[in-house]
Amino acid sequence: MQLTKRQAEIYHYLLDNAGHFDHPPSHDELCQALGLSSRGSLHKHIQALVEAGLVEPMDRTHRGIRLVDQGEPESGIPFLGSIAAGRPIEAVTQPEFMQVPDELLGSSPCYVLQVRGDSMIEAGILDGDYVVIEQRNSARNGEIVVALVNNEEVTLKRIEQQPAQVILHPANATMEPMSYSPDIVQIQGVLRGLLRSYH
Amino acid sequence: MQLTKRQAEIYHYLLDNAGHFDHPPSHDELCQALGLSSRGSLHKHIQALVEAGLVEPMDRTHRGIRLVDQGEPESGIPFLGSIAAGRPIEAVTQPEFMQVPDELLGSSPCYVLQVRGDSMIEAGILDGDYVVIEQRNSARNGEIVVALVNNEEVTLKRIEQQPAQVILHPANATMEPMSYSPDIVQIQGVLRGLLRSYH
DNA sequence: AGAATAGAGAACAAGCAGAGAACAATCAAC
DNA sequence: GTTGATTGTTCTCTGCTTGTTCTCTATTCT
Repeated sequence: MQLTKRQAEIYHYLLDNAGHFDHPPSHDELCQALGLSSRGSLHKHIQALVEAGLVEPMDRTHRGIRLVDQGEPESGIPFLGSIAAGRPIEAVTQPEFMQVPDELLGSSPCYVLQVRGDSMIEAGILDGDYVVIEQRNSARNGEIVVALVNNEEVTLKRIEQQPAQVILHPANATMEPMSYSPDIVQIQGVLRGLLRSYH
Repeated sequence: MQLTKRQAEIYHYLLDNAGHFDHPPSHDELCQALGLSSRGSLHKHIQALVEAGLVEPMDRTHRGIRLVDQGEPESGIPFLGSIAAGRPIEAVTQPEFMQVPDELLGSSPCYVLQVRGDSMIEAGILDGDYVVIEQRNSARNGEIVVALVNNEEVTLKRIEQQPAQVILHPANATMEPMSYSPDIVQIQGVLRGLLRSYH
């Protein structure tokens, strides 16, 4: 639906003064603010905005004119926190969103973690790098995965799955591969991409 | 369909001032802006532009003169080609655009190159990685730069600038730093970010 | 001369914007 | 509860804007 000039004008006024009113303004208050002297006229405009999905329709209980949460389409994928070998994921309180090239995304949902530590340094994954993880609970041997071990510690390693054991290989000559029983290793995702900032 | 001189003139005016109007201008407003005093005259021209497919026709609901969507504006930064130590940049014929997180961008314009070769492997830059380069012609010592040497070969190296010479350090134990006279080394950009795909 | 282009201006219909009246539901105070 | 004010809604009426169509005139080019 297209807005008329006046409708757009009123909508922008509402946007600009959203925080200006402590309570959602009534038709009368808005009329006064906009220089109108007829509620009926304003009502037509507001109705148009409601139909355009820009203003919340009123029911019996909730009065006053309030904008709909425009919830700008969060583009990008969530940055969830940091991962350090041998510790749980340290989640950020407020998930931020990062713009990531399509080339790094998989078909399943993805998220971003920041790597802490040097356990994968020989694979070109450095301390502070951001890794794009595709949410999956299985992996092929040789893939780099986010693995949950013993339901408590999370780590980023190259995986080797054998019938009787799962081996997690670091990429760091100073560290040893770790071997576990398959039932205590849970794959949480597979490495799909990497981002690094040199700032 | 061929535009007449005046029609093209009006079309270009619309293009130039597309962002200038907050709302699609009416015939009257355009007349005023163009120095016409008759809506009817302008209407003929607009009608011609509509038939040429350059301006959206109006229906009952949508008023004002608006241009047809001329394709979404390219977002992201350009991917220009690949860089291999000791060779000119191999440019892609058609620059593609990559969506890159803001965190990796600098203040100056940026572009993306794909790295060929292992000369920076110990800095965690692998064959096939994409690097985000900020366009600059100077750098601080220790930064990783795109350097043009002898006006013919381009390379990605860590730079060390001394009064009498410029040394380009690879990050690969099997390769040697190269030393040049400052006047034959031209900095084309500085490494700001890195992207890697594991697909 | 004839055609194409450009503009001015009149006239008309549809849509837009506002005023104001009237009505019902809600809320606040007595 | 009753009353009165506030608020959302619907309706009609009026003036203005806007898109559209017409006719008429001037200029340019072939």
